[in-house]
Amino acid sequence: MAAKLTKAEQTRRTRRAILDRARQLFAEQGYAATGTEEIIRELGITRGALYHQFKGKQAVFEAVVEEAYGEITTHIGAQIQPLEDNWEQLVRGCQAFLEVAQQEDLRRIVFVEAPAVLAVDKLAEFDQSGFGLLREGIQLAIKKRQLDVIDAEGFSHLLNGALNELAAWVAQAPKAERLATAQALVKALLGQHRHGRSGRKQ
Amino acid sequence: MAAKLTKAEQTRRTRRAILDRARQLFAEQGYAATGTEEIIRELGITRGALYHQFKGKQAVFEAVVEEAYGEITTHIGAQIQPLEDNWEQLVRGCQAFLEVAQQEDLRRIVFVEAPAVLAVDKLAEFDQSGFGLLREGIQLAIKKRQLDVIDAEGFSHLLNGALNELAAWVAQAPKAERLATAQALVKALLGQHRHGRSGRKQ
DNA sequence: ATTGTTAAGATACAACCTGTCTGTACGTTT
DNA sequence: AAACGTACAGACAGGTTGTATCTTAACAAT
Repeated sequence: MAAKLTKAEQTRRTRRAILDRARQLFAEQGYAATGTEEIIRELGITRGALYHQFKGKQAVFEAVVEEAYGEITTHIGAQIQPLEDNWEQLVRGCQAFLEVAQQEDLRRIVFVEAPAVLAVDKLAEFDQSGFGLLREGIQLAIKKRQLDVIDAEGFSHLLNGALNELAAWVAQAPKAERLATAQALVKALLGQHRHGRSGRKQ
Repeated sequence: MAAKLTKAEQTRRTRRAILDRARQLFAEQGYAATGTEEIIRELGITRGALYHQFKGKQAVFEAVVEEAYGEITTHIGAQIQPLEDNWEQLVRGCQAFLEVAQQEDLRRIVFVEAPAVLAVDKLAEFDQSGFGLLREGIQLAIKKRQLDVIDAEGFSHLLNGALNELAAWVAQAPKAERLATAQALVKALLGQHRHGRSGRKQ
């Protein structure tokens, strides 16, 4: 069994197995509490294979983080893609983030572990995909005179931080109730800042 | 030299020296990259002393975090204490947080390292002092019909997250300009949610 | 098919770090 | 002053990361 594997395929399987298991353990126990030995245990390989495929433990983590970021942006992208109105895209994008961030492992790895483990520049590199999307949405809304805020960059960070914290709050007690509340709060936040808004309910 | 020290004084000095140095190193390099050996080096003591005064490396970190939290709440408390109007206290409290969070070491230890190192319940224990203050301010404002939000708890988290992220953003390029912008953004955020508000400038 | 080459992975090892254990000296108590 | 407890030093054990060396199997070229 398992004979006649092409080299490329062999590498693919090994990397996938390591990434899957590492992601699970990093999410459950955190980066520091997870040993490289523990990652490969029950995978039928040794640490030698891990160190052949990755530069080290941190490289494994970086690859996991990259995939996690990818899943987040993919989910959001799929949700806003069918929408035509950019304002709807902004609101829906934020709400979609709150949904996808309900995955415990994603949240822990990306928003708890990654900031502490990765260097700032490495983190910023990944964050371009997620935060960048939000910033562009806001800048466009400002340009189209839909949004009225003092500072585009600052407001992007404000909203980004609010979303992260709300996601963690919702996940604390995973009821559909809280998710709906958080989504409504974000919608209200954006609505309150609409240019010519008059009432609190938009 | 250094003769005739009471035991209590000896303990006090040792703990203080360890906490000061540990705080510096944790802030500069992070928790994981800082060894217990490195902490005591140049303090004139050995790791034995550290392990006598603290249960372990993590206990040192927890003590550092506790002090850091204390400084934050102390600063905020001092800023809002003279104010009489609770709404002013809320706004000023948020702005005061943005000011005190400009201290790089405070921010890194409390908002980057602590969430990854400490267990959730331990972190929540500390956060009661900081986040609790914010929550109470918001609840009071709601009760007094000054604030109009869908959910008190949720809005508290929204604002808390926004503040944390804004603090990090301001610190990225430490100009007084950004600080003022961030403070104005938070003031606007709260203002937009005022009950009977009419315009964007309050 | 054979042979040389390259890459995947195994095994062993060195450096490091945390935490514990035992011993010692000094402050404290009676 | 004697007994006791506390602050600290020094040595040691266990575990973890990363590296270096060796083996095996896939791939390329003839």
